[in-house]
Amino acid sequence: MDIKTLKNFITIAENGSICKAAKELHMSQPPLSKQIKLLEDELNVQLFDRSTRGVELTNEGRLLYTHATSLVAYNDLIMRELMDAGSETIRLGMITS
Amino acid sequence: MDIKTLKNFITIAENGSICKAAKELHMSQPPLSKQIKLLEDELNVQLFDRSTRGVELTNEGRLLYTHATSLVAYNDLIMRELMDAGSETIRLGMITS
DNA sequence: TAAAAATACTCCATAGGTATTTTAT
DNA sequence: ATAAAATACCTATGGAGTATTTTTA
Repeated sequence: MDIKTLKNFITIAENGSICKAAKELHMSQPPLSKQIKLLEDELNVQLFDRSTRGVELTNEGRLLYTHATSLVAYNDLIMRELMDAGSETIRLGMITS
Repeated sequence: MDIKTLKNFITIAENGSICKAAKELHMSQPPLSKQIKLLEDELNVQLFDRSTRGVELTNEGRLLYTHATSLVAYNDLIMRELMDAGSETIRLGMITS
């Protein structure tokens, strides 16, 4: 379970469709389907109910969705904070040189 | 920046050594060195000061370490919660069948 | 029958390995 | 001389693509 997979999971949940999510993520549908299936296998949980109309979160899926959005938000916050720290260092380097 | 990389980063920080961390992680030293370098490039931040005695967190490294431990802890919590939910489902399935 | 997901492959990027070199103690 | 990190190179796993099939509304 890595952050990228969770972001993809969130996109699918919010689109109610693997197809639409794939478009939004600029990737093709089959690998995205497979990725979610692997996530379900890893967690031993069914995250979505599938139909030809799309996809719908299960109870476990809703549970993951809630946590996943928090985790991703926290991850992005850390990324931004660290990258800011990085550019500070660079900025400082430019001033002193 | 994915969870596995952060876990490796934490292990290095806590061992003060890429060598020792590699042993603890059951992997070889060079890929681990490279992985951390890539993380530093991605964040545009130097995370460790290197020497032949080992490795030491920089200020930015300490910042990441703090957040990384939280993020990883949260991640593991979610994993456990979801995997528990999964086995509950299975257990339920066994009872009702 | 149309739209979405699943399946079956193919390919390439990269994570991880081994061997070696560099560097500072 | 030794111990740790860096470099160079190789390999193999898996992430992503295309083509196709299945399914149900």
